[in-house]
Amino acid sequence: MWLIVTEKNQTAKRIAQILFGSFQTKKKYGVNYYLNGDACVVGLKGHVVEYDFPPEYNDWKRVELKSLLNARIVRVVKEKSIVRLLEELAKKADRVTIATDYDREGELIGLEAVQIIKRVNPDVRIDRVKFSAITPEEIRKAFSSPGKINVNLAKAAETRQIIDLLWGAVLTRLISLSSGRLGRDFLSAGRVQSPTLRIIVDREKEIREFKPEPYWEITAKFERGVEAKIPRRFKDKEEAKRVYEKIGDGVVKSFEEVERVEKKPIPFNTTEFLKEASKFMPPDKAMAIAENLYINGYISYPRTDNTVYPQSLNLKKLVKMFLGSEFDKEARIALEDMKPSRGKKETKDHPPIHPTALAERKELSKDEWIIYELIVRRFLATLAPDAVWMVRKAEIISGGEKLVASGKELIKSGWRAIYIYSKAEDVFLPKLRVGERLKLLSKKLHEKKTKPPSRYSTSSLIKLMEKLNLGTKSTRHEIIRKLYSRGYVRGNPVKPTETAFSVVEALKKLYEPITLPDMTAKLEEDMNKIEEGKVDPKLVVKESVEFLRRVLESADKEELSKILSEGINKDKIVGSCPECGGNLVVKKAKGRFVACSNYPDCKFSLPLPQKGSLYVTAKTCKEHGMKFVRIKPKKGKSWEFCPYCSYLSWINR
DNA sequence: GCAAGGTC
Repeated sequence: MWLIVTEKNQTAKRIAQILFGSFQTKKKYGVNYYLNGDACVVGLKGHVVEYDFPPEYNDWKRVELKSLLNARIVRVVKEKSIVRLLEELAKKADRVTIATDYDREGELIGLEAVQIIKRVNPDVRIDRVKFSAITPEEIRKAFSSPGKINVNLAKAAETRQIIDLLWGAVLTRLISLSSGRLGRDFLSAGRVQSPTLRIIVDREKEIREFKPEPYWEITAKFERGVEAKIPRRFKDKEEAKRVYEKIGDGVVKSFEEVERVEKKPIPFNTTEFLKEASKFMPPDKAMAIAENLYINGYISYPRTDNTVYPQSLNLKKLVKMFLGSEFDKEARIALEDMKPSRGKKETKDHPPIHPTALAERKELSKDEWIIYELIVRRFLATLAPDAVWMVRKAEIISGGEKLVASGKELIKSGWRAIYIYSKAEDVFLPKLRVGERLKLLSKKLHEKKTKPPSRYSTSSLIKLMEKLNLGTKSTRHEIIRKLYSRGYVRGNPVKPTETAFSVVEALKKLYEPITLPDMTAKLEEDMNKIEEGKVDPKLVVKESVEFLRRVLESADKEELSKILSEGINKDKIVGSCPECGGNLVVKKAKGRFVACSNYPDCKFSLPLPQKGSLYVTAKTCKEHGMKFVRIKPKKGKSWEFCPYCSYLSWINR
């Protein structure tokens, strides 16, 4: 039998379609595979095995950290049913073709499959095909000239796994142990999450250190609805006042009217998609929904870096699919032009995210429809005519000062009639004649303050991570979710907790590069060298181990625990004690409760629920100035309350 | 209970 192994089920099915035409769908252990006579295609689920330390290293408290550096690293099967099926099929095979994705991780996923197969069928003939799009031409071409697994490439990916595990596990355990944050509340560190966290913390520091400076602006309203302003900021109030006093009737010095083209948006890659979806929901939720739409055949593969439609994609056919549907009008606008926009990034593995089937509102849930509609509208917009604005600009002289007025009017909506997610508001400015006199109706002196830089949103973070080469299209949203679930950040825009400040500071003390994108850059270099066969993977791992050994040797445990507990304790402060003014903090003794930091001198305390994970929010109760406490039960929705209010209502029952 | 990377 000829066994073909792909990275995922969808690709397995597509390849069966292309190669076999007709085939039987079989299912065993809950895993699909596709059969045609003597040939069979089966899809994996990405990595079906992963690296870990042997079980005797599982006890964080007992295992000496240094011993992790010498530990054997073992492969653990993560997808038991797939591995079982793969073994069964492999036993019957006389030829195996690895058809995983054509990239570094894909090569390793392929090698993992080979190793599983060889255990049960050591002598089977194995080859590897490489394709960068799942189109009939590409697939047939790839299968007509199979090659071999690129072991160096796979080893590079494997080395990344080991290094990430070593650094991650050692630093995670080190900071968790020195802070006493163990079990469910452990603190974590890693090559990608820690630099991301540092970016958030650094921004918060900038905000805290920011000193607002006052400045003044002058605006004026003239007759005929002309609104103008002096195009500069006054730092000196007296000067601003002097200029303000002078402003009177104006004379039009210049007027221009030009058409300006506003280009249609570029096709969706994962990052662009998540940015736009963030108008409705957090990125991890948007990804989960996109994944689901993909599996059900409504949209193309949602994990892609590509922003250029490939030649092979029949765009017209896709647009015509929407004629007569809810998007009929939009499809017709797209058909007027049909010149696809293109972004800067062009890759060959997957096309940009686009709809693949027509869905009706009622077949999808509310959130699914939001995402589907977004993808449809974006797709149609990338093919529609550009929008055109009429832009007007005038300069007006008044009291010897130059004021400017501007207006804009959408004269051809083009893609804007389809992609309705950003506002296109007209700003009124009439046609003016040079030399025309305008009577002043009112004027205003505005006092303003310079603003600190703004916090990152989840989507701007994902964009920045992409720019810094931190994480991948498939993991960035997961990394951000991790920062939330560790209690490092809250809300959107993203605000770090005090614990996050401490963790970053502790990691900087231990080994600053782990808090910078440099670690990833260095790892990339090493992986390239491994791929080229220029360096032994073992040597690269050894280098990390030696580094970690030095980090552990020079780590000052006491200092570390001091730094960490500072932030952790600040996050526990609920408010000030109504009896003595001390800090009220969340404490754990027998159960948990709120108590005064001046205990035993002050015995004020408040009860807390005992179950579910707890944290102190940034929200303050208006009545008592105490912070709300949030409880997240294992099952069900989380809830928030002021501990003082809830106590009072309880005793007054 | 650790990481980050695949995929559902």
